[in-house]
Amino acid sequence: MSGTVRAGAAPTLEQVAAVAGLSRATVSRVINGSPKVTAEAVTAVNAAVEQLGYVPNRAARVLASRRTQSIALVIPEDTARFFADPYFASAVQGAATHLAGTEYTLTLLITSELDPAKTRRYLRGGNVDGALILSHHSDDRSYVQLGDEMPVVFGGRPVSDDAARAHYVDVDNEAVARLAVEHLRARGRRRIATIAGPQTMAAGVDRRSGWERATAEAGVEPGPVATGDFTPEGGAEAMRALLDGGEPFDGLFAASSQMAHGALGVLRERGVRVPEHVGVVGVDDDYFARNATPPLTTVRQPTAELGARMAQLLIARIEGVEVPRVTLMPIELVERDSA
Amino acid sequence: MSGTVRAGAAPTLEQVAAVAGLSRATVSRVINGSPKVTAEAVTAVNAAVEQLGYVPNRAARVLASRRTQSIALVIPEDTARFFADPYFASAVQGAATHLAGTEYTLTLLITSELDPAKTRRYLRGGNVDGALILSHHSDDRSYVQLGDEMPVVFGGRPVSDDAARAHYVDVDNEAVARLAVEHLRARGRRRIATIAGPQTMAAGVDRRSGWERATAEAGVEPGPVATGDFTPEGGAEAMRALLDGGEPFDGLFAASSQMAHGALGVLRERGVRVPEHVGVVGVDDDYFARNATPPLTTVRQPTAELGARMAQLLIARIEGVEVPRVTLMPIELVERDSA
DNA sequence: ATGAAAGCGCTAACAA
DNA sequence: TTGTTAGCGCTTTCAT
Repeated sequence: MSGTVRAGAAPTLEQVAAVAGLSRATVSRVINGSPKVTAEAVTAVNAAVEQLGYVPNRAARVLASRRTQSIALVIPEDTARFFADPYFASAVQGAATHLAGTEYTLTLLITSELDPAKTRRYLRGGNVDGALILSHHSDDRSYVQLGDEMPVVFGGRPVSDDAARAHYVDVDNEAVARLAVEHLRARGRRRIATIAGPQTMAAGVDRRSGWERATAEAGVEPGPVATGDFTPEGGAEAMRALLDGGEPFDGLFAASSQMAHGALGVLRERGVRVPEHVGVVGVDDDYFARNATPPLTTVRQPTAELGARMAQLLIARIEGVEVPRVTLMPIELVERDSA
Repeated sequence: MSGTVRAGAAPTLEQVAAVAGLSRATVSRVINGSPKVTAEAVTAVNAAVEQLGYVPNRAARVLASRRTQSIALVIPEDTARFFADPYFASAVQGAATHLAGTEYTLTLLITSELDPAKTRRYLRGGNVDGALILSHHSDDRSYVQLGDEMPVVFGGRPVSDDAARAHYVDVDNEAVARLAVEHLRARGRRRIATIAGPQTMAAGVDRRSGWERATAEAGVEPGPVATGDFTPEGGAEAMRALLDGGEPFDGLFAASSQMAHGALGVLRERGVRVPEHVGVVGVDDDYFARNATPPLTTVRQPTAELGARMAQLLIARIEGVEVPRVTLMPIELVERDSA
């Protein structure tokens, strides 16, 4: 069956039309699954396509139809940390996998701090039908605004003050904290400290306020607070600050399992036993949670599903379907040995 | 300065030309940085571009120039494992970061096992100028062949038998094993076992053969062999097999730090002390190595740089520059406490 | 249901 | 150096 395809010369619609004995218009209709074609036409076109090894030229299609069939995944500059974080890796994975089952293509866009306009220029240049934004930072304002020009879906609630009109997928981060605090409370902890996440991110802010509210409601004392950056190292440092601060506590809510992991290391060094002396609950059921010593009791959020849902919602919006502005994914407590 | 830009109507080259008082051709030249334009023309065009907020339409450009300015990053189906592996995450990061500094765009392509032809169709459909292949599996033959049609650069030596013509970036994996074995030898180990990687991947095969050769050359006895799949769980299982096999050994070369991490857990459970009873050396200086107990002595390979180099070489090839078919990155031993 | 024809926005000869 | 003129390969009215 080779020899019919001339190497180097991609067959065009026109050639398919010639072989099928039809016009380009009809061939185009068949290829795009239009209902207004006869069965014979479909058969003839498919045969010709097969014979020639025809593949539509995407650029031509985009140019003519004004739809790009591709969506951007915008990720923060600090890619090293980004990919090291199982939350993001998993969300990307979910989105990519979902998209693999569609006609859409994923373009990875790293926001460049050297040329911050570059990303927006690309986005606004009609290169993509929509964008998925996975945000680390608090400077998501320009992306929220981007949402006025094209469909955009955020992973994690954006924090800029005009975020009230943004579409996003997230979990209820206050509920996450509450689940953790209630578990510690049920285990008899009376004074619950927290290692909070960056207060420039919704997850950081909401988990902290959730902890505050939940301790108040449960009638337990809020213990000391330290803030980390969601990394193991940041968690370790925060743990030292907590210990050195001298305020007592018998429970700890760490806003990420990475931070919990780092914190557990410090606790071990200092001879504080977990869960005997301090009960620890983290967030995210990832590698860090499973392989902590002791294995971490944690609040699980479905990160891959969250990524997939982002993609699904974005496509719906691109195709003109109305979707809820806010989508919250379910959470659950995974009990292990740390609390 | 707003009001000059009509929302929804992307300005075209033609409009820029009108405002600048020049032809489309000249405007095109200015925009593409042609040297054959007067300074006045450049000034006029830039002003018009600024005023209109003009952004070139990529599809039109691709269609007319037959260059897509985008490259594909092909990653294996099993994205969950892929992104969980710091090696891949880091290589992707390196490539993406390098590309962010160029005019090229990265399109993420998940190979679908439901429709394996889909990926090739996309690749061959003139959608990208070249491809970066990060391979898990041994079935890289079709991608090696793809290299006959467009520039392709592999991350990690491909293993299919026609791989001899493929361009790739890797480390010398035999040397990796040798470095590990020599270190163990220098530390007085006399019988060195190995947890090998999958024998369907070059890294698995070469690190195993390197271990064989190095033990022979060093005059130490090769200890027992077990094979894992590069994951912590696989490493743990292999470790059990090694221990249960009953053959003695006082040194262990694990072909990845993930496997070493899992193995160390089993050793601890079984009361085998590291490094007192067994010295352990792994590969990859990642989170798993740094946070193992005890911290892992390991052979470092520069994964992010490897990814960046892949991108750099691919672009060179796309632009017609000859580059070496094989690029080997440097390795080094990072000494910690496990050996 | 099908075809003819007119672009989509840009680049690239070729002339001037 | 600049402009003119053809397309790039496809979709999409509008007729038929």
